[in-house]
Amino acid sequence: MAEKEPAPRFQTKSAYAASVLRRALAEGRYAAGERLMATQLARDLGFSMTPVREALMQLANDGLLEIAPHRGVRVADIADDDLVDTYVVRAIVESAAARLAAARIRPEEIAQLRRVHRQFVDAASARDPDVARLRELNEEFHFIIYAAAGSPLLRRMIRTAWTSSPRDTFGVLPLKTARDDHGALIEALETRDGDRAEDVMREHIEESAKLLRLFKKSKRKH
Amino acid sequence: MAEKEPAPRFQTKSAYAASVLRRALAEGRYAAGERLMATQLARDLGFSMTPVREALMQLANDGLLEIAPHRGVRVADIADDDLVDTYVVRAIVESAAARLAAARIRPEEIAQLRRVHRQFVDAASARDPDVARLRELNEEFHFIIYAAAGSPLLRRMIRTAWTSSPRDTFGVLPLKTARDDHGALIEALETRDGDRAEDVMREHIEESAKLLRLFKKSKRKH
DNA sequence: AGGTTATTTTTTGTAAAAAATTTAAAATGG
DNA sequence: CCATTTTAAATTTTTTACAAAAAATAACCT
Repeated sequence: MAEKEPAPRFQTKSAYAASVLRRALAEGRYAAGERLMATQLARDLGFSMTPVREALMQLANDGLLEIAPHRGVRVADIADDDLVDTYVVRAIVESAAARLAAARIRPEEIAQLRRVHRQFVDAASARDPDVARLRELNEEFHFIIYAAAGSPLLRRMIRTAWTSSPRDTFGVLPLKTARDDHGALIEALETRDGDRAEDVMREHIEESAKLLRLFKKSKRKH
Repeated sequence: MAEKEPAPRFQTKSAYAASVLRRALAEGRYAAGERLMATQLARDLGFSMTPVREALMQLANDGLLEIAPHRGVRVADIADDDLVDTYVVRAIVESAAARLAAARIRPEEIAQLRRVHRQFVDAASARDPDVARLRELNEEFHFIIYAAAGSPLLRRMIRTAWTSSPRDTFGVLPLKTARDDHGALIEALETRDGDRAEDVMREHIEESAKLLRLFKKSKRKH
């Protein structure tokens, strides 16, 4: 462990601990199925058990950890199959959200979408693209749509899907494709074409899944 | 408060506290937006803060409560609109799960489905039907299908949708309709007819939503 | 070896201190 | 004098440190 992060800007130690753990998981620092001991983590972070415990519960809620009563917490075993599964589910819920959004989206949300899209395009066309920023903009873009769908529950589910994958998979889709898809999405939403919005979103995600599968396969051969 | 429940059969106090709170919410004992004080709840239950706190986190994760850092926890304001929303979302995810299940379900799962269905039919045709048992059987039936869909994430989402409604709404659908729908579902799954399974499931849920809307409307007039 | 009883380790729960927020009261300035 | 800001008090949440309970591990004894 031994994070040297400044540790401020977090409102609670639980939140900070959760963020540290989430990052550690994303970086694959723990093996699948590995047992995490709250007492140990607390010692590493210099906190007492309670905030660490709460952080563990949060991540367990996200499906990143599994916690058995009196028996401790283990890193969830998310196989490659499950990663593909994530995309299957995302295609289902996010395309449905896009369809709903087409019916309900308001002009100011369209404007917001355009603004973020423009920033994305600018950032993507830079000489040395800032991947972290692109990821943020991409997320913002998507969630403007999901908020516009007007279903808090569906939005929450999509958030679950986005956080349920420990490994960061942004960037499998070529920037150009992402850009074009986002443009098509805006157009479909603006013309209130629910069918098209749904289709574009589904293909946008399935394309990512396909590329990810290829990527995984090529890595497995090695 | 002052639950007189024996309190056993729970592995941890957190779990017990969560169960008590969940029931209290289901019974509408707290107003929407009302503030819940952990210290107060702890006193009422005779527990210390930690288990109560953990219970609150669980329910917040289910969307039943909203918790703001350093500012306490409030009962989520789930309006009637949101209840309808629940059904919209359920129709989306559960019909998708039914389609997936049709492609992957195994013979023993079909057999299991038939077994539960038979129990449901028996219980439903009793002189004085046991509603609690029917609810359990209904849930079991549905989740056999969602498990058969082979997507842990989708299954988890559906579980979220089922627990995200504080008020219990089982029973709006006439027993006869439920029975017929379940029969049609088994048939569609057995013949691997994904389209049909999806349609039946969607209509099964949308029918509930429609009746619930009528029910709500009639109650509002009064 | 097999099984039972200690020992140790880890999780869970308690009580109270610390930090933050809200509420109330006092002070300040127009 | 009233409104606004400051200061202080009281709640409430968050964290700590430690005790109790449960499970895992080691030791022991036929």
